Amino acid sequence: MPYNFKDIEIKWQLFWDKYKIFRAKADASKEKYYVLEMFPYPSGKIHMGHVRNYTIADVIARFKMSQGLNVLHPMGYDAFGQPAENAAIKHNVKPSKWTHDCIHQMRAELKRMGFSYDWDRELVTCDKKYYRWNQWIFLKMAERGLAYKKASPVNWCPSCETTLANEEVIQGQCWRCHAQVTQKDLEQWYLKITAYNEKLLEDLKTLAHWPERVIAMQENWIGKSYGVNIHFTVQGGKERMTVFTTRPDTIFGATYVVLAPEHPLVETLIRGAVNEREIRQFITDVANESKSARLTGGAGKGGIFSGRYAVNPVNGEAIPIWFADYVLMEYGTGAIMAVPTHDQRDFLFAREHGLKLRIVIQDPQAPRVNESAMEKAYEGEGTLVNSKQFDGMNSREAIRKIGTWMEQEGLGETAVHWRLRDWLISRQRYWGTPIPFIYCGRCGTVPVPEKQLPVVLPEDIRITGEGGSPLGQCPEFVNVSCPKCGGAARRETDTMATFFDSSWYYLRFCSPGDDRRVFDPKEAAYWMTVDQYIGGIEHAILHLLYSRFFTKFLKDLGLVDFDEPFNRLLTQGMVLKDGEVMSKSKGNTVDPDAIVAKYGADALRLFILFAAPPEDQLEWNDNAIEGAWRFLNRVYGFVEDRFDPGFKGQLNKELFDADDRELDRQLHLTVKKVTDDFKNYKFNTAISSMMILMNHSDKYKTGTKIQEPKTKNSTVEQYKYTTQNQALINNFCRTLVQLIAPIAPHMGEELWHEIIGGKEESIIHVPWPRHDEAALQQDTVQIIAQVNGKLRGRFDLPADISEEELQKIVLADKKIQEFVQNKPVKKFIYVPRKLVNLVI
RNA sequence: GGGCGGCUGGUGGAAUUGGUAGACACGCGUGCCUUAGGAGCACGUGCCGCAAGGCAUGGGGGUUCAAGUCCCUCGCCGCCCACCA
Repeated sequence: MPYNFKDIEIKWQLFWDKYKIFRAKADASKEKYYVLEMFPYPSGKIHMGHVRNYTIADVIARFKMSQGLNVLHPMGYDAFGQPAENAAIKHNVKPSKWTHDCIHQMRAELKRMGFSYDWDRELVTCDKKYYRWNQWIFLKMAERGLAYKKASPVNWCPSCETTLANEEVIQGQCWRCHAQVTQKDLEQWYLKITAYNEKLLEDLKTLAHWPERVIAMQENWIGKSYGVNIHFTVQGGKERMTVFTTRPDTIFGATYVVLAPEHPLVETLIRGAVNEREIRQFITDVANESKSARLTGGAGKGGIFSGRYAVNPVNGEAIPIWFADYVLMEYGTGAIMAVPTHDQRDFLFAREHGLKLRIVIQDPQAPRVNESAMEKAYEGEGTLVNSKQFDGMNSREAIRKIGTWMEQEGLGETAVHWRLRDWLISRQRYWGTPIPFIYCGRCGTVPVPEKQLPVVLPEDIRITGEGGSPLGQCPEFVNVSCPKCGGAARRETDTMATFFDSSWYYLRFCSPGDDRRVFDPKEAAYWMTVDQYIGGIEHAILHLLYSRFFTKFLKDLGLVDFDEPFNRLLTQGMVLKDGEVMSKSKGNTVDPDAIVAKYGADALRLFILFAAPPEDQLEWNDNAIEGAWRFLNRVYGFVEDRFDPGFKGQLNKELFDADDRELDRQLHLTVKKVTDDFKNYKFNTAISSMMILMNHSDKYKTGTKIQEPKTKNSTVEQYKYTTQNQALINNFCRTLVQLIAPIAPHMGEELWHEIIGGKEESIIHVPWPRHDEAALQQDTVQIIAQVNGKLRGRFDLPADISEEELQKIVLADKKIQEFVQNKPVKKFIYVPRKLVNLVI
């Protein structure tokens, strides 16, 4: 009879809740293990991506529990954010109600999956008990100058009507709604993540258990580049402009200078120029151009000559100063020296505008060419030419030598530039943590005193989606008295980007109920760092970079004593259907809850782990889920049919016959394989080895066959076992159930309790089985015989056969002789217990 | 343009790290059982070939007794970043 997953799964979910099986308690005498998955945004229903993420984490958590570790495995909700506001506008409900309804539904679905969470630690970031500590951290950052306000052009999403951090702009588009991002001048709050750029980069090297590509992405994002700041003076003027270059070896080939249209020197340079109006028009045009067009290169190579010249400090040459859209004010110094022969962008620009070229690096692989014959810039290494005293030097050496030479001569100085910008944190949205600052006409920008925290987000508010920040239209919120002078003042109405909330939640999980401090340092000292963090690759930069930054800051505050929050990182692959990522917009989603209703959570968990290794993409397959379900039934049926709870005899391996020994050997092989695979997160092969074990169990038909199956509808042939057979089978069942329990926990508990007979003990606390090395030994082994590397025969031989004997047997074989054809055997290669190769 | 992966049957994927390529599963086929099967069981299933055997891990080359695995080269696909100076 198929196992009744409906009743069984609910039964054990209630059991886990009732006895708080997964409650974690710090205990210095026990080794801890912290497993964490990236907590979800509560959108209501969980999707297959969640199921995959959390199933992987859950198997790890349960496996570690069974290995006797003190496991912390919490769950919470990243509950602030824009979808709640959009829902509020659309359905006219309060964001808090909408969010809590979603959480309610999600929690129920998570529980139906049987995940081993310590629900007592559940946290919700839109709870004031949580976000007051956002505000507290913000104030601490402000105290140290790490949170500050400045006016600057910012990324603006016209559709979301809010500012965006650089990390949230993906190819010129809003990460959430994909609208084209524009630039806007605003006074906004920033977090000085750049104060940690060196540490953020350096410590990546310590993250030995992070995927390489995440490290690479962060490295690129932080973007440290070494170069030289070179000073150019304006001919006939006192002004000096500094350019940054990573290629000082090409300085003699600089034939013009380009400033970004926003460069501060532009105004001085063009005042009184003949074509001043034309230039101003160009600058206005560029300013109106969307940033995305400039960033994606779609804007072409527009530019205009300033009418002025700069002096190249290394040779005194006067070279024209241009303004062009391909130079960005945000990077470097907002000015470049252009070397069209050795930079493709400069090359295109020079060709378009008829500017001079001069080759200064000779490509060693190519003949000398004339500048006019060049078809594209040569950006590789080579030998310096047209570079005075540096002629003949290798460009790699010249990069160093010219840099130091310029420094000595006072022409420039070696410099480091970073791509990483400070983190724009203010959002003109309602559903987020209020920024705890007050503006007073007399005292200026005043922090909300710590004891007045939290600044509570008013929940009774109307959200229309029109007319700017909703909090600004709530006088009870805005109008306050200044904490310093007591006079009338206004609250900051911007809220924090929600990435702030998720940058430290893993610490809060260590002591979620603490209302006196951000987290209990003692608890954090015990549980942190997170031993295994699991989530999607989409957070490779945003969330993971911010979390690393917060950890470093909290260390400087003295609250933690480690530099990095996440020891191991696993980025699980996406779930696809019909070759495409499952998504609502594509309409190719499969609802996990519907699958659970049809096949049970255990079958879903098994399928999702079996179908692909955790980091690979996973193709959903409606048929294969049936296969998972069949396998579970097979295990269930086997234990039901063959385990004898009344049997009390002891296992005595000395009484084993060959069949017994083989089954016992297979069992121990599987224990070894599953244990290794769990350690290495190779769940797919762990499951396949259990399937192989079940295939072997079918062949174990020892004892006397009896007519009646033990259970109705069972098709398993029944055998009456001898004492030894039953002892082996009982042991087999016990071990099998333990091995499968992390993956199919409900069935695991059910069968375990049948085995142990009604005790209120979770299988999770039963020590993980160990394999017996002696049981793995085989009397005979199969040895492969090759002739000239091709497979020509197989021999079942005693495991301890000598090489001479083996050679005799193989050479005597008829089939081998056919292939040898009496030719002399030049070489006899023997790989012990595996193969022989005759080279003739 | 830069970075990181990947390319193995009809499909998802295995392969002890240089040693039987295709484990395990899905699908498909044949048979049994059944009133019935979208249940269960048994057997088969890389390609060519009646067979012996040959050919096969994106293409080509190399190292080796032996290559999916190592080296060279070419091609294709995916993801991330990108007028970053």
